[in-house]
Amino acid sequence: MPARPTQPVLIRSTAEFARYVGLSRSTVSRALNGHGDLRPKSMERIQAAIQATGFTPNAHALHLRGRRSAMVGVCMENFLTPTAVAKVSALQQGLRDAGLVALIEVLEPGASQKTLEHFRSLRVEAVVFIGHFETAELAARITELDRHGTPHLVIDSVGVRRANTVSLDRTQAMADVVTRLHALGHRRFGLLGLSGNFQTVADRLTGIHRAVTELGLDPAASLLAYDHLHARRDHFEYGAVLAQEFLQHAPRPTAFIAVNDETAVGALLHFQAAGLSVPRDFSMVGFNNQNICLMTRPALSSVDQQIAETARIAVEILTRQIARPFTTRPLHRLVRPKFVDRGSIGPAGA
Amino acid sequence: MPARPTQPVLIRSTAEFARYVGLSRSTVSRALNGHGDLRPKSMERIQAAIQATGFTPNAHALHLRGRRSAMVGVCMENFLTPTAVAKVSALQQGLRDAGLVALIEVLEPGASQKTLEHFRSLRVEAVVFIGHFETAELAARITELDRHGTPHLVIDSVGVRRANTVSLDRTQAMADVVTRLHALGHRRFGLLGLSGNFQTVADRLTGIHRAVTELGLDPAASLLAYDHLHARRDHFEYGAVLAQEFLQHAPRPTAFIAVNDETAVGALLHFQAAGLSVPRDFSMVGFNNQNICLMTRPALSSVDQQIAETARIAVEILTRQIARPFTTRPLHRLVRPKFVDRGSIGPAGA
DNA sequence: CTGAAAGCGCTTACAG
DNA sequence: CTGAAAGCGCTTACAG
Repeated sequence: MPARPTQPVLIRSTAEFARYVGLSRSTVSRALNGHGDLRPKSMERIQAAIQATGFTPNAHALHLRGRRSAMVGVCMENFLTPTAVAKVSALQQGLRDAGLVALIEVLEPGASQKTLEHFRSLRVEAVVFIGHFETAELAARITELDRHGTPHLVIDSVGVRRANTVSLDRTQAMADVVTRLHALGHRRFGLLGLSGNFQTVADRLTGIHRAVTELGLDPAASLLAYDHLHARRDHFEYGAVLAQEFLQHAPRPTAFIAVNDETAVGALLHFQAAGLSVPRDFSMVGFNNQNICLMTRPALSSVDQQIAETARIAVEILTRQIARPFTTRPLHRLVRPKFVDRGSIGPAGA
Repeated sequence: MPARPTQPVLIRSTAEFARYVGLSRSTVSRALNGHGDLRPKSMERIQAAIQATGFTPNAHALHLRGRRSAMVGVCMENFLTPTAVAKVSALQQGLRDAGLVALIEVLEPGASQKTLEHFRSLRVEAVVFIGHFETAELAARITELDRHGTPHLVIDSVGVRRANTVSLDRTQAMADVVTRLHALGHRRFGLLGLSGNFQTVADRLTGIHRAVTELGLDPAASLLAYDHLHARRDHFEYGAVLAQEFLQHAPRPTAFIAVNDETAVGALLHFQAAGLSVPRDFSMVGFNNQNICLMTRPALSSVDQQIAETARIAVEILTRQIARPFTTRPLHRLVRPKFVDRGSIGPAGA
């Protein structure tokens, strides 16, 4: 009998549901899972009842009974940078396509153990880390995961050697940029905000030094770096402040490489406000290839992190590890970045 | 006995754990939950074993046994706008502080039912919607939630009248802006991209018209709106294209109100490139008060959505509803926006 | 102070 | 074709 539409029946369990359709729980369960042959009439009744009640079996009970949790814990440093958000978004999409649910949590420094315990209590099938984390803390979490046989993957942070990692090849990215600028005649490079303790920045500096050296230049003479205490590195002001320092330095570098797009845009605008012209008087390269690159004239050339590709690889690794945890560890995969030229670089001037 | 550190014991259930410490499951369970008095020595053994094994009770089993799921489903339109990301981030933080876990999912248009079913199968205690959704689809999902007695809350989308809502008072926001500009002597207002079918935009237009009328102006004469087909409204180009249209129109408005910060920045830069000066020749107001407001000179004045306040109210409503679902429906709460002046508005020129 | 038993919502052999 | 029984990992009366 169909439920009276005016007062819908609320069904909370297969037991209630079975009573509602007048069959046993076993039969209902088989119907729900497509096992065994039901009498067509029973099948119809069950279908109609699902429509009428909107009953959904309790996922927790299913999991207890042996169904995989189909959950992956995702630990984020924060939601503050567009790049981090793009990564988690692409990852969640990819996991969903693979039938996995991403549980996204921000990891509070010092409280990561609690979050990981929560993930473990939910019996997640793997854990992903996105962003910068304190190395010792991250290492401790990975040790715990290992002990419980839970696979992990670190995206774009390379501080922990034992960790399975997929990350942008930042060394290569910077070497590519330097080589390209060198081909345009640039010999003096200004580095904007490329310092600090992050492994990601260290990798980029390695790439720059290596390329400069291989091109036959003296790093000490050809590289000039300014940094500055600033609350946030992704503010335009930061770039402006650094640009001001370079304005006072002679001989000024002809090409600038910034820690990120915000800094590059801030510096570019500051240079323009000081009367310099891009790319006639200087070249500028950002990092991350964000929306704001389109904001300057000319638009900002930048390094794209290839986030879609990174997410694709991450999902592939995770699904493989869930099926059968890697025996050879750690796994390190590098993603080749892509330089996007929009006109803010050009031949070195006089 | 402590586990040998070289080969840690992997414990997956209270049964295994009880065997490991040599007590019954009941006793272990009581210890874990702080019920009943254990013999100090038993307690010690259990504590040590937890340290040694890192055992965490299965959350699914706990929930089956009656524990609340402590989960709230959060449906997002996407992760593409900084504002939406800021909202979900603040909400997740607030929910966490309230002991609730936010399950964040992007709702694919047309596939929202599947996601909601998933949330229901996990027995979430409430569902939140953040962003723009197709009205009929959202209404259908809310009907289903109602039927199952699951509370919901819609943040910042006001298309569905029956929905519980907390949203920015956009009407008031725009009335405030117009009034402020009017006080600076402006009588002709240019609207950049304020059109389309979104209820949020409609509310903003209502506020603008109401204020203009109350100030004794003729809306038809004082308001000039341009819009343009553009792939994405949060690109700077969009603002530049609109600004170009206004440049060709005489008499030109003296104050501009943009649909968002990106459009405002794009327009402001375009005007500046055309030789106009801010705020001498025109005033410009953005919306959302994002980071990019700091990118122009002068920096962009904008309307702040007061996201922290919105999240605070949302968490309060949700926790109250979870404790006891509202009997009076729908609930509508408005958040008062805040105008942030950074210098891109000034007295109307000649 | 501690353990055996029942039951939460499911599914899967196992009988009919 | 369908149902009764056992068991997944827990906790909570209920006995001792």
